[in-house]
Amino acid sequence: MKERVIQKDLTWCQQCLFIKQSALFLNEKQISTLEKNIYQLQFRPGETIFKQGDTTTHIALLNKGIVKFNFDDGHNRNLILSIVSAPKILGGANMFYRKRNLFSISAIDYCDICLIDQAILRDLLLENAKYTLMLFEKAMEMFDTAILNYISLANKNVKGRVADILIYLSDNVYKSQSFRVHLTRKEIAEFAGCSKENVMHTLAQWTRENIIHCEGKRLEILDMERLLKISRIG
Amino acid sequence: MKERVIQKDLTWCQQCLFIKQSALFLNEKQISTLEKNIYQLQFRPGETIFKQGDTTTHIALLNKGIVKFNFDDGHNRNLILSIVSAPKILGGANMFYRKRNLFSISAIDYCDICLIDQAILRDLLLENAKYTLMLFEKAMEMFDTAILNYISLANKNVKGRVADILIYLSDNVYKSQSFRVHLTRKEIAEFAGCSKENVMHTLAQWTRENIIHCEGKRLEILDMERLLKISRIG
DNA sequence: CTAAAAAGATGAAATATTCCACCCTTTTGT
DNA sequence: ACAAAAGGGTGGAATATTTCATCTTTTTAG
Repeated sequence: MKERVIQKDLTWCQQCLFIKQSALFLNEKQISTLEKNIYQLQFRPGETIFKQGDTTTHIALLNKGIVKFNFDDGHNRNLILSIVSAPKILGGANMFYRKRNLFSISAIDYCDICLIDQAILRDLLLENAKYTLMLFEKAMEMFDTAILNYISLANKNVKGRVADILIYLSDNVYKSQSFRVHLTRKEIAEFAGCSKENVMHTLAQWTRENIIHCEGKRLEILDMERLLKISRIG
Repeated sequence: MKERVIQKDLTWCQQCLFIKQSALFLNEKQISTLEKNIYQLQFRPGETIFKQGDTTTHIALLNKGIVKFNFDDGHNRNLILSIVSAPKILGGANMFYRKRNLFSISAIDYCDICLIDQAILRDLLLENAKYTLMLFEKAMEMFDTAILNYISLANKNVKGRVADILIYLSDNVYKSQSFRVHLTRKEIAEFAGCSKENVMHTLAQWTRENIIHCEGKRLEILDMERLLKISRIG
């Protein structure tokens, strides 16, 4: 594990979406408590933010970068549950009651993250029900994405699932039809729940058919209509 | 849709787990508000409790019975996300902010259900942060099950998935190794994310191998060890 | 009660997917 | 700079899964 760079000043935090949103609900003293108990860290691609099986004492706020949620079944097989980009609250499920992490969260791009002590946040939540509801909503947003992922996985064939992933990355992560994928082919396969060869055959076929242009990490969606159709019939 | 039987008395509610748990957090006036705004309904197998796409104004408390969460993709394909038995809070994701239901919830056995108006509950939540946290935890319990389902679906073959479903039904729904399945073979397939024929071949094979005894709706797990092994290597 | 519809069941052909063997290129560690 | 490891890429054999055709039994609706 490479060394983490710890920032001492609060520059990020004053721009941090979480603090800004919190400011709408909390008083000055509460905001000050929050700011005093916030740690700032940077992660490099590949570094683990939360580790599967650990008990976490902090909530993480992803202010910049891209992370993957992945589950390791203990024997060779690895599974990517989700890919999300900033700004997001990570560890929402652990927000209120402490328990072992069901999966790991690791950086796949350079990430700026603020960590808040769970116990401190819990105290603030107990003082302010409106604030709790707001955070609950944020945490629940992830739930919908998870369900839609599940649906894609459960009732589509591999081509439909890979199409869904490309569309998801384009719409939600990179917000462009042309991007440099931070995932390896193996990771795309772990996200799609299929073999790496199947992903490559699929990408190669779509490149031949001019649906995408794909060369190494560089990926461009040329024909979104057809990709959407593949997703629909998949 | 068959007619719902509406109960006028509060007999169930006074035994209702939800009210009992709420009583630990709320004062007499608040409990009284809750009791005044609670509806009691019975559902028969096949009846829809929440419909996909509807905007729901109520939270449902499943006090007795078994329900399925299912998603209809609009064209022939149907998918079961989960099967749960009482006692459970249904519609937890809708608890705090109103939006369209992502999936339907329907009874697969006779169900006793209490409905609480979302707006009333929201007011109570705003008065009591501790109560909100308790309900949040309850709602989040479902999240873990959903993730474990997802993992099973994503990195196991059909036999592993069907084994997981039998183990899940045995451990969490029927709490016995011998039970009358409320799901049709088609529904088991929709839960496992595979074809109905595949489920039947699998069950037939396991019956030949004395892993299970399966005759129509009656199902008995004879060799849990082997089923667990199939789940592991799946 | 009876006909129709749905569910349970099975085998074989068609298709989708993985696994394996191989090669080349890029990245990583020393 | 160099060797080793990881990633990208491809084709074919082996395997898993679905689709289809067919039949029997059970449930449902009139």
